[in-house]
Amino acid sequence: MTQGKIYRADYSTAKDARVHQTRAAIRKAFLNLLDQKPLDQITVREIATEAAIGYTTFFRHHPSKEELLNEIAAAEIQNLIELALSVLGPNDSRDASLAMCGYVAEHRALWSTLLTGGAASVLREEFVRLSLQVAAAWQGADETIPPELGVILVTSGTIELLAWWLKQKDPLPVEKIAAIFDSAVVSPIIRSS
Amino acid sequence: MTQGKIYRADYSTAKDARVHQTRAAIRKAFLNLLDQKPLDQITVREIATEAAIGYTTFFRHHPSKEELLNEIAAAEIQNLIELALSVLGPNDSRDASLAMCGYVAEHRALWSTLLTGGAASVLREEFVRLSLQVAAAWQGADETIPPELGVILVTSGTIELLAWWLKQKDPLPVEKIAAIFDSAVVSPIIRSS
DNA sequence: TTAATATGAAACACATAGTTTCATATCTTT
DNA sequence: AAAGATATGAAACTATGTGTTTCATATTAA
Repeated sequence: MTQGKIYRADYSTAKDARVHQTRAAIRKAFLNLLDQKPLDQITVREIATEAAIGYTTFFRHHPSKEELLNEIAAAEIQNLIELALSVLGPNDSRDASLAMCGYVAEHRALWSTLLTGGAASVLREEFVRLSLQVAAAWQGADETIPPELGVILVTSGTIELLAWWLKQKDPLPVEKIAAIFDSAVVSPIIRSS
Repeated sequence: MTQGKIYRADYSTAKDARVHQTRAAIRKAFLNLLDQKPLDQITVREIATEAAIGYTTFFRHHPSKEELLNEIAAAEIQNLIELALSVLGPNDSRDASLAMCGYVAEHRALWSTLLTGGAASVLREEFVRLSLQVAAAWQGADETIPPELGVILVTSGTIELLAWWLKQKDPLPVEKIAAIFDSAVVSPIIRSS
């Protein structure tokens, strides 16, 4: 008996080759469009056309383009946040700074889209939100700066610095930007006098 | 001869009492709604209802809610940017820091809505954009930090710090936040070693 | 080969933006 | 105070985007 197809199933763990093909096409088309214009100027119909799939099919896989963006960005953001917030730890922050900038450099294409493309403002909010959760218990070395404000300043400074860096035609080398990151963003917060 | 009323006239300089009444009602209703939720969750119909005016009338005065927000914020942003960027000048940055924080404190209600309400992300972009224009020619004291990046970091740090400050139930006194602003946001950029 | 199912397409319901038209109320001007 | 100018409100309309349902078809896994 041919089961009546459910409109919104959970395809995320499917083994069907069609599912993978469709999801990959959507993801590729979406990132492609995000390179060109802001999220709110992209329609689901546009994504579907670009991906060469049916309009309906998009909703079978994702509730909305906003959810899709979150899904795509979530894992990447999590990785970067952990690296970014490790600069708040007890070790030498210069090592952590270099590690973080290096990570972004290795995933330059994706991060460039996420940070400097149409997803930037959405991503920033998600980034700050997650950072605050992760670093909720952090205590700043400088007693004059409230911990929560410290996390906010480090996070937003990190994002702005990376976005600027990725946008350059002829970007500074990793070591250089890592040094600036450490001296201009990290050290003022975690070291003081 | 009763002129055929133009759909979109320039009412911004009108002397008619009805125009002022309408524009004031729209502005008040809009700021009120921005206090409650993000810009993209506010509909023009909602603004019109809240302002107790006709839906059509909104468009007679403003092309869109986005334009309205820009109009409302433009003058305020300009003021704050001049104060914020004067910290980059030759004088003692601590004086400028205090002046800027004081200005925001004096206009707390409006700035609280603009920075911490639903307009935040839109405002931030506008803020950075204007700052870059104003400070295009600024030269950082620290040669290792590119001037444009310096402006970006100071600007975004300023916005984040102010937004956090205005959001607090029991905010730090102006002198305290101005000191943090100077030491954590301004000095790391304009003074280095 | 067969049964399950993901897809595409069409038709739909609904929300919002934005415009046009016209009658009415309110304003400014004399 | 009267008269002409004009801003407003309301209704009807176009256009666009979201999200859903239904069903035939193609693809897949078994």
